[in-house]
Amino acid sequence: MERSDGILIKNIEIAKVFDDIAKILQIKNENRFKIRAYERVAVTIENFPMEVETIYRAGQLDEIQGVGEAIAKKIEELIETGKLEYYENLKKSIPSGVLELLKVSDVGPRKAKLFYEELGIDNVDKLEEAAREHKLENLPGMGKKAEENILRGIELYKRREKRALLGVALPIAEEIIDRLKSLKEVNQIDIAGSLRRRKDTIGDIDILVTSKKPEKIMDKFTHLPEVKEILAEGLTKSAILTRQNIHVDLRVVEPDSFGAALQYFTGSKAHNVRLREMAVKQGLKINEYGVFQTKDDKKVAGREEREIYQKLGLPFIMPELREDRGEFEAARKNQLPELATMEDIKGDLHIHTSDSDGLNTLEEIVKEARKRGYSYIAITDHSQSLSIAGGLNEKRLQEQIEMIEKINNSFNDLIVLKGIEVDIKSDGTLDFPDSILQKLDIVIAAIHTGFKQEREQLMDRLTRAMQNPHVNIIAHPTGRIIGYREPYAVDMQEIIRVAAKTNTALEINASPERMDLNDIYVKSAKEKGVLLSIGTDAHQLSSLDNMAYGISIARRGWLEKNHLLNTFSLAELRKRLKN
DNA sequence: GCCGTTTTCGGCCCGACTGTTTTCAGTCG
Repeated sequence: MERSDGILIKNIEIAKVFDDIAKILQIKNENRFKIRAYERVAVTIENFPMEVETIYRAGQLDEIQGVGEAIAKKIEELIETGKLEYYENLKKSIPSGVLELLKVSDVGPRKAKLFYEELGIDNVDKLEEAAREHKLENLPGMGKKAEENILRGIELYKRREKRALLGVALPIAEEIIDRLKSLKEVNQIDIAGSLRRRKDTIGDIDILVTSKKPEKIMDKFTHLPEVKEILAEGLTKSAILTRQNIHVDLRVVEPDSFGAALQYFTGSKAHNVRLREMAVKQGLKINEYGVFQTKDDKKVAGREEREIYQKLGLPFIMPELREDRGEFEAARKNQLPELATMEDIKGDLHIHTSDSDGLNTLEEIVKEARKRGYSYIAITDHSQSLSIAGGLNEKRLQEQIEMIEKINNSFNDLIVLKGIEVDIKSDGTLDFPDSILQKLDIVIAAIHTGFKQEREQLMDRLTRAMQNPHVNIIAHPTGRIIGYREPYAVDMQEIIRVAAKTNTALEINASPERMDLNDIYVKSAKEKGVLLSIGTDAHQLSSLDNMAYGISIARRGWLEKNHLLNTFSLAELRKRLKN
């Protein structure tokens, strides 16, 4: 049966099948390289910018990295029948609850197998019961300590919070770093991990320090006001849980290895594996202490992160690019992008005022924008049909336009652009006629209702909006709210094609819970020649700060300055906007 | 199971820590 979005099977579902296969094969103690092949292809497919099903229909499965003959056949079977016999058979031998056991820290494939085969444990609850009744400690390879650790692992598993938003984790990390920096014993300090790569969600915060007096650092760290619980305290590594239930690791490393450690702990895992494979081919070995010559184990780099790449003949690769999404190929050809920065941003193109559902007045926003040194901002309140958000009707919009013109006459360091976030209504029409839209400098169109519609209908609404000669930008194009709402069932590659054809920009909505478009689609859009526009969608002054998160997505999507609408001068911006 | 500036066959990233072991397996990042 065809699904509402027209795609029979989504990438994430295919990825899950291969990931499960890898886990089951692990438990069955299969060849570890075979397991890695499945793991790798699962990650690739989960991050793939196009629907794998579309690739399959085009007969180009073999162009996906890590898909060979066997996996291609399995993808075909999944798409054509909705099932995979190989997978179904594997699942019969290992119940899915046993896979769940792997999520408990200190339980890996060998122990999961042991518990299942010896005690029939096939879910986490049974594991907890068995541990409490001390049934685990007498199993081969187990003991009292191991049993205690598993109980602790179950406890952590049960209250594990979802991944934290970048917008939540980054301020906490910066606060902690500021506090630690106040210690004179701290020499170098930096964020590592997915937070340094600026992923839109973060599993835990990793911080690296060099110091001659680690005990001082660790003492301060474990007694920070943010700490709810100390999870581990040692001289090289400590871990805490913050009051927001975010796990923070702090590591102290030698100055001579700081660069190597930073590289290593920044990841991503896929990036590091590729890097190390390349090193081996060049007679080098990379670990978290440095780069070593294989022949005599002589250390040739480690202090500076830049050296690690240098020794492999590569230019420095920015943390945001380290996802094994083509950065090595680009680096070899010296074609890495010169990533956009906050300094390139000339203005914010998506802001709400108290005329609709914002908290601050137009005047307050203008004052704040001037303080930030912006050259322009766009005021884009909601339109009339979004009455719950105080959407503007024609009369109130006209009043706002007049107000903006008055403000623009009162100073000359900032221009306020007259705009609207016009609703794309359920039937696909816009909430204002062209006669009104044409009075505005900038028109953002967005879907706020009917986002559970069928794919075809949603595509029609967005396509028609982009075809309107006055619509400049599509706001939050997929509509996702991280952790709460799935993206609309749209074909983003098709949206990108239409955007290119109609010269419509796509928004990078910088609100931390949206982060929409995401990095993968941003990269696709760039490759198709579509301009992106970072908008904070601010409903209050403090949210103007979210621009930095928008820049994070832009950088993760390989954008340079000239791929972003709001890096242009006002004159250039006006030229780029269709109308 | 995949893949090719060593290879169409023989490789496939690296090290720390822990606990259970008398030399190492399992787990993790």
